[in-house]
Amino acid sequence: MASIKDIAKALGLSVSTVSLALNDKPRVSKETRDLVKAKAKELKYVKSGIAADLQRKRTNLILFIVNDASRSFFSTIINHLQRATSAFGYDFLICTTYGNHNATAERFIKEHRADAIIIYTSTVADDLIIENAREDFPIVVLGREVTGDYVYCYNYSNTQEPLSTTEYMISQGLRKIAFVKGSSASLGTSRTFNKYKKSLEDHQIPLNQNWIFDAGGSSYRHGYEITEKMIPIISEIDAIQYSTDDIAIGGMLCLKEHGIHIPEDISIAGKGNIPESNFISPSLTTSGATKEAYLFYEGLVHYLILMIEKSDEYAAISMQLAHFLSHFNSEEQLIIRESVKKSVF
Amino acid sequence: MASIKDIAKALGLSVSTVSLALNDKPRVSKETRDLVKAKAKELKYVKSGIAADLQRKRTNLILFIVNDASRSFFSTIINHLQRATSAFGYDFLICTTYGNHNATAERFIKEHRADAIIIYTSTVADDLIIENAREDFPIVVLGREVTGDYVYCYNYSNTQEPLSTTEYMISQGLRKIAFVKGSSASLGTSRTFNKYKKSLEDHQIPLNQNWIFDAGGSSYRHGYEITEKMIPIISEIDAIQYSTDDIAIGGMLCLKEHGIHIPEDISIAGKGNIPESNFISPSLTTSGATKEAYLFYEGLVHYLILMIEKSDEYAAISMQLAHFLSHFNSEEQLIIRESVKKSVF
DNA sequence: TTGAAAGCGGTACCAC
DNA sequence: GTGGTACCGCTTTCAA
Repeated sequence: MASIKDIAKALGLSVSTVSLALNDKPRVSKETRDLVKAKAKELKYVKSGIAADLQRKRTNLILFIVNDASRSFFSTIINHLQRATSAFGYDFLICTTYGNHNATAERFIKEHRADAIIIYTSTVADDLIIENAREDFPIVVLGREVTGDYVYCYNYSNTQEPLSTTEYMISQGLRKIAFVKGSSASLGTSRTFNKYKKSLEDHQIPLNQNWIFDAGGSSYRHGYEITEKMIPIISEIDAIQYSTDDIAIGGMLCLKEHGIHIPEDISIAGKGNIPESNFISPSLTTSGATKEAYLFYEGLVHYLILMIEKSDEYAAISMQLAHFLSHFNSEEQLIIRESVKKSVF
Repeated sequence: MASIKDIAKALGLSVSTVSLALNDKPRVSKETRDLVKAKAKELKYVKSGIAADLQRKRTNLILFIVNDASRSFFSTIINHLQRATSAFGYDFLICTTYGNHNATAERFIKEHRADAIIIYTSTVADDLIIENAREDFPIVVLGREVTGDYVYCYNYSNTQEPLSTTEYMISQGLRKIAFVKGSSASLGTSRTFNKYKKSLEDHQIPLNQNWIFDAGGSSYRHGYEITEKMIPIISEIDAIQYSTDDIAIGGMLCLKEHGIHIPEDISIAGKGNIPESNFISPSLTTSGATKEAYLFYEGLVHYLILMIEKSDEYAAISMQLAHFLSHFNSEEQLIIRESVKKSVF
């Protein structure tokens, strides 16, 4: 493999000149620059990004770790993050831990193979995060609570939701409402669960522990499987509040396969308003963000990059950014569709 | 940041000993190893993966470049690739080019920031691929045709499909069948299109150019948007053959929103058998692979790694592997569901 | 405008 | 079993 040394040697130049020329630094004359580039092409030179990284002590990379990149929920976030990182000239890569494959995630965290890491999965252990976060290696954790130096944890709350899906179901005369938790470690699940409990409480409906289920995960499959287990008690209940749309959709498929009609036999509500919730039939009553969440992700990436680069701007606006991020609120909206039986009154 | 030099100095050892100890090489005594590790922890030492990469001239990384990781089609492939790379002790990362963000993909290709690259998108230019593939930097291209040294291009053909979805629709008495192309650069689209044309031909049905549409992409949205444009001519036709399930599902939503009933008013067929095709209502008639495609992806990763490592095994079995890969055939099966109107005869 | 040289933080060879 | 040291390929300061 040809290196800048080879180019330098072939041209009787020094490596520094070659380096400067290749990087279009103004200090080399146009002639030598052209000469160098021609030789580089001739020798099939390829730059070693790694060597450059080592010297510059910067990878230019922000890594996003997630369990399953195919979930619509994450694909939106990925788009936002990518747009933002790319706007700042940084690289953006995704690391998936689906199926317990966390070796890569671990190695990238342990060996500082990125400038910053954003984690949105519970599959990466708290310890690993806390022990590896540094001033020059900030780790952002979303969707769960992790406390440590240089770990930045944001879980913007959805306090502005006017009416929860559970409340809506109650308003439609449904009272025996089961709850299905997704990944139990996730904050999203516990939030929806809290709202569920609060809605019951507000309407003096006692909580029935036998109607609380745990899907153990957030994919269609998890929803399908837990719902299968619920079949024996389906006739006892009026409705199911799933903690996310994904598991709700899996659950609906299961119910359909068992000849149970939605919403005639049972009402279903989800949470998140993922695109699929509108595609399926019956379409899913759910709730979701209205305010553009991209503002949050843009701010987050901006904050990280200012931090990494220790820029002057950082000192100036980091406080505001930090405040913006921790107080970010996504207004949520109830989205009434077909999966909840409408009251006849 | 503490480095091995700092540990060596603090302990009065040499860097080589420290390095060996940290990597659990047998040549250091257990005592010094423990000593070194304790000191490492004390100094909050973190290994620089990049420095190690530079010296070892290997990144241990296989990068998968795709436009949109959220498409079910790719998520299956991603799972297969990840399982395989992880089994070989390699890291696996995903680079997304969605929304024309190909800076990262370019940099990783140009600067050899991985040991091998697998590309399944048309958003990366042929030239870039051809110019950068090397013996020690193989590039695999899927889903399209690129020829060059050290670029390995596989597009396993689905020759064994017994009956195309288009043919099935014809068999149900439908004759006025429109076709919607997805990403027009993709081989998948052109294959489905060829089958569509052949099926019409076989049944002496003339091809109507006004019924051929191009969605310009492969997402739900693309399917939705092109179908919206087709609304004025919907009454002229019996059926729509979409080139992929994704756009078919987007199209179905659009039709539903316009009060057009499936399959009463129009029949729909897709291609690919993605999980969602079974969830939606009416469920989508499509065709998909039956033979386990993971065999292909496992073989592919194995091949790449043998190549990268220039192992002896490589010489021995590379021919067979290459043959296996280029002759891999995924048997396809017609999956009849609800979206095509059944013949009353 | 160009060159010399000092590293970045490891690995691995060779000597002891 | 441990130490000395030459790199890996690039960036960057300093000197010419």
